[in-house]
Amino acid sequence: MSTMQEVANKAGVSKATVSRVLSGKGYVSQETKDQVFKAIEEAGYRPNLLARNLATSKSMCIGLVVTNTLYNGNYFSELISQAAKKLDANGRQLILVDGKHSAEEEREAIQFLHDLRCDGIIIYPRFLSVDEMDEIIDKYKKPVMVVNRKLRKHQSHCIYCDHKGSGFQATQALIERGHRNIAFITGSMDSPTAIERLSGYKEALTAAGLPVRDSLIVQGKWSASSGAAATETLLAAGDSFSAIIASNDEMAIGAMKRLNDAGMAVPAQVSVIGFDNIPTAPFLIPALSSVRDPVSDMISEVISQMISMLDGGYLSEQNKFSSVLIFRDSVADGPFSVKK
Amino acid sequence: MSTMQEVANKAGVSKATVSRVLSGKGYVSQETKDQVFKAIEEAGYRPNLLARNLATSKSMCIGLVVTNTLYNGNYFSELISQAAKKLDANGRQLILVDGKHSAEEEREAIQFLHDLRCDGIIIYPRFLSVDEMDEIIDKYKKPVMVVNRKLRKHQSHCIYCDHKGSGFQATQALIERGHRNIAFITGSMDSPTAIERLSGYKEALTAAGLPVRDSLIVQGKWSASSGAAATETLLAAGDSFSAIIASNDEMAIGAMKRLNDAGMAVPAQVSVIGFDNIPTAPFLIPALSSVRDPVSDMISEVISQMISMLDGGYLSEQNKFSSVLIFRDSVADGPFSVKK
DNA sequence: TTGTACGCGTTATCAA
DNA sequence: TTGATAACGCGTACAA
Repeated sequence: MSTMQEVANKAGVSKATVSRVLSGKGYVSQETKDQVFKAIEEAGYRPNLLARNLATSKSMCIGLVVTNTLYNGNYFSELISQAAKKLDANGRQLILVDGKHSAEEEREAIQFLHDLRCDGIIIYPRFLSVDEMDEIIDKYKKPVMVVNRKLRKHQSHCIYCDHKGSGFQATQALIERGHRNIAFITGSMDSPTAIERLSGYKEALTAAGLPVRDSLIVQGKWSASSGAAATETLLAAGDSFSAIIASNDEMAIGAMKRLNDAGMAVPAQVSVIGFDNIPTAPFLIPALSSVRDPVSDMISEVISQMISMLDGGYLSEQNKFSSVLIFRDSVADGPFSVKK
Repeated sequence: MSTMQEVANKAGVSKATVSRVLSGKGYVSQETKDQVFKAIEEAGYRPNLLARNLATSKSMCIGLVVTNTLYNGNYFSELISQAAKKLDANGRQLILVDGKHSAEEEREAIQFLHDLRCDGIIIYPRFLSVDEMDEIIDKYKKPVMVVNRKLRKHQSHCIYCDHKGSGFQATQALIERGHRNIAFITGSMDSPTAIERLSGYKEALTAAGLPVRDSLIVQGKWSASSGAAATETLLAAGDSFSAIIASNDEMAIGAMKRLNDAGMAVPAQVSVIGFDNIPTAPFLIPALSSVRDPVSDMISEVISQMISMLDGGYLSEQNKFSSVLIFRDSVADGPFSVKK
């Protein structure tokens, strides 16, 4: 763990000169440059980033807060993968901090990133309210941006997806195809995303002059098995339906499984639409339609804007992303089935 | 961004006293304690972790290097989720750094973590050789541990899984059930895990006096679609087989899909075994057997040992984890199929 | 029980 | 072109 001072001694110069050589700023003769590089090599010197960051109040790190309830499967890995790739291309590092499972812990995670003097903080919130996030943005001097929420005050500090519109779109597509009795399996209702998708569903029904029937709305917990259980509840209730919209693909998969077990033909008798469009699902079940959530686009955009801010640029106002409904009911190669 | 000095002024004490109050070390009268807390509150003071870490040469952070080729799906999210949870329980933070796609970049990632003065570094290597990792462990003063590789020299600094044994086990199980022609779909052969699983397969065949036939070994790329393509190749080659072992579940899923499309009955005509035991797969396809890879156990153990080292403990020598074959061929509720 | 003074390893501002 | 030297914000022996 040699220090800059040791390198300076070895090279017979002052540490100021070593610093100049390393940073490339200021004039240094080629001769001493060579000596310094040689000394660095010999000493196996490595700059201490803590000291550097302290002195410069920069860190080349961006912090990302994600609640660990999201730490499951493709959605999360796509998020992280995209974030790391994008930041790396800009020579910065990603620091991932767990927002755990409460607003208080999300606050702490943000605070930690701030205390570490990250250059910027990105929040994928789960429990914090939009109003509090607006306050947080005011509170911190360093740039803070929010993914997957529309803020009230700092509209240019957030990137969001129109989940309500997605719910509307999916429902409308089914109505246009002649469905009149459409069930909805929602995810946990403490998730704003779940609330918005459900409200889009209700609005589309109302807009089409169809009734919103509570007996056709069941709650799941985002997992495949909970989707199956929710479908069980729907079947047990006895109300007929010709389509199910599930608030994510996992639950949609569970729903299709349960329908299949109950002898219901998909999509001939029942259409199913999920959300997120995870890759393996349509491979297995070509009949599963899905609304693609633009996670990777959003995270990519939020990082671009963060970098632009840090480099002295300004923020875009174009922050609303839309989902794309991928309708697969009519695909040619048919659903997956395994012969016994 | 008030500093400790400002708090000290406001409270009418020295910054040493403020430091004592914050750390809880040393004697401070209740009276001044109250004053200090009040001043901290008023100033909205937050300690600068860079300065603290620099002064103490501790960071309460553990770095994790993972190559982004792993950033896909369940395996990765389980890894991160487990790591974050475990570290958090110990009051430490996880710093995730991308090892990208070469040995050089893996080296840089480790170097970066070191330069940041992380308390410890965990590597889930993809390109670095075990010999180089042994050197790396010698090179750094701070604890470095390796997941998913058996090191030669520093055996107590690694946690690994017996992938060769897993491959052997899966193959043997099929042989015991009467299979004689077993195909193998391997993942990318630049992955040691892939190499080991394949070699276990070969060894089991040999041990049972069965020939290793190259025409029954096909290479995929870990994805479901590549598994389907590999199966296509097997079918086209025309050699008969009654079982397929795929080096991960995704490829196994692809294989089953392709078999199904080709009108082959699973498991009646062909048995399929995958690796990793991802949750959604058996839910969809009860007939898919899988060898559970103990990722979460391994990462959990490596963090336990890291923490134990940091807290002055010593390392365990019991570092080999075994996989568990979950054989589902005979399950009662049958494979997934969707009626048209 | 409290304060002084120095060190941690850099960067940055002056002079020289 | 180079070298002192003062920050950066905190921890901590050592004194008081």
